[in-house]
Amino acid sequence: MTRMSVSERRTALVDAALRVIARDAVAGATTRAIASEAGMPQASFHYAFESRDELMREVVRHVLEQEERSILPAMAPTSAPADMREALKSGLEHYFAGIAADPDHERAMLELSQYSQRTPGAEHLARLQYESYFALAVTSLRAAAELVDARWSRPVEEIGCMIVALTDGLTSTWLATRDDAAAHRFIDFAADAIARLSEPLSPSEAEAAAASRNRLSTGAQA
Amino acid sequence: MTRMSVSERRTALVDAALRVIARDAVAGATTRAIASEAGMPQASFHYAFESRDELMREVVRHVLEQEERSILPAMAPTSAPADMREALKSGLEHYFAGIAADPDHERAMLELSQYSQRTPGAEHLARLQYESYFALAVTSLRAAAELVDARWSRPVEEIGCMIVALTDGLTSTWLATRDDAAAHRFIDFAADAIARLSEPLSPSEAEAAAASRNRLSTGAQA
DNA sequence: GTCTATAATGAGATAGAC
DNA sequence: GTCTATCTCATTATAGAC
Repeated sequence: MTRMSVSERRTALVDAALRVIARDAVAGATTRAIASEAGMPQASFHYAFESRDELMREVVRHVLEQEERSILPAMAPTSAPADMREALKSGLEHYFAGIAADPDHERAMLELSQYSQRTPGAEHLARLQYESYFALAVTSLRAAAELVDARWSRPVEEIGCMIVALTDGLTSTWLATRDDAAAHRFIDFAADAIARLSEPLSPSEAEAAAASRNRLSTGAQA
Repeated sequence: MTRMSVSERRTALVDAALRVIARDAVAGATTRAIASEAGMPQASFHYAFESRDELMREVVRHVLEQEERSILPAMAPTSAPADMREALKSGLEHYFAGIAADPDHERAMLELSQYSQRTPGAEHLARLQYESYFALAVTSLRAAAELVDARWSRPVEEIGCMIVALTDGLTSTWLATRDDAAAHRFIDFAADAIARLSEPLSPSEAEAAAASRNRLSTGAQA
């Protein structure tokens, strides 16, 4: 491997580490295994990273960015949903399709989360991971309310916490059982239960909201 | 440590392993650390167990038994609940109190579950763990229905899956955030949502159910 | 039967040739 | 700058004294 900047090397090693963790768990992600996966000698590892711990922190940070970039658009509705229940259901189905498409990757995320929680000096990363999920959930909930002309009957932050817990339960249960039918039933159930925490806007309110949105987007364009 | 049967040694090591895993994670549960925690020299470890892997399998098995014995009675209502919503809420609060009382223990359980899922030859233990949770949930749901004179409007097995996913999400979210208020809100929400999947028996049905119960218990005594 | 002492392995990290 | 060869340390497991 001639000519490779340190930062290129770092991202190559982070990517390789993710693949190794997905395949062999965190315990199997030795510097040797990671370097070999990245196609470089083990010694090059320490040329790019101070220590294995520094790499792991970088892996978690990388994963956070990646998730924020990939999950947010995934939550966007493919077609205009009829009501809140449908909007939530399609969002959750989309999320589930993502984890079902690459279960090993998702298990790696769960393991990294546990790793952060148990590694002294990395606890803040675990918090960050949850805060990122939470922010994502809140954004999605606000978007859904706007999309189907509804309001949340409780603080949207509270409902965001619940979305996080629901998706977390869905994920870890499915990873353990691989029971697709149960997952879809749970999504139905969750969408229904969360939708009950919203109420449709009255026609006049909906009109006002639409007008306000127009004003805002016009203003943004000007 | 003079005079200690092999089976005593095994249970002592399994107990010690659980403490070490709760404190230092699965990765920190070396044979040395476990033996030291059990107050015996490291060599005694291999006098009781073939290998570290054999111990870990035994730990998971032990945990399954322990959970079944401790969670089932914990789900029993402390006082007669007014309706299904209250019954579920008190059951879930009881469950949550259990994990909040010993978070490290619960984290150890989660880690063991992941360990089983990723260790070749131990996948069946991961399945067992979930099946045990599931069976527990179904039993609790049946008991709750009897207690408050209600019927489940969907197969109780389907609802059992959902209880497992809900408690799982509750657990891992709380372990990551330690947000008690959010946990209680989630319990409220979950109890409400699940209770909607039940309907009260009519007075005549309730009477018939009570009579049937009496017949059964009399029959059991005879 | 029990424990001290040690072998064997594999880990993270580094020195030094190129 | 890069990689080969090596160091040091901690691990599992065992041999052998008591």
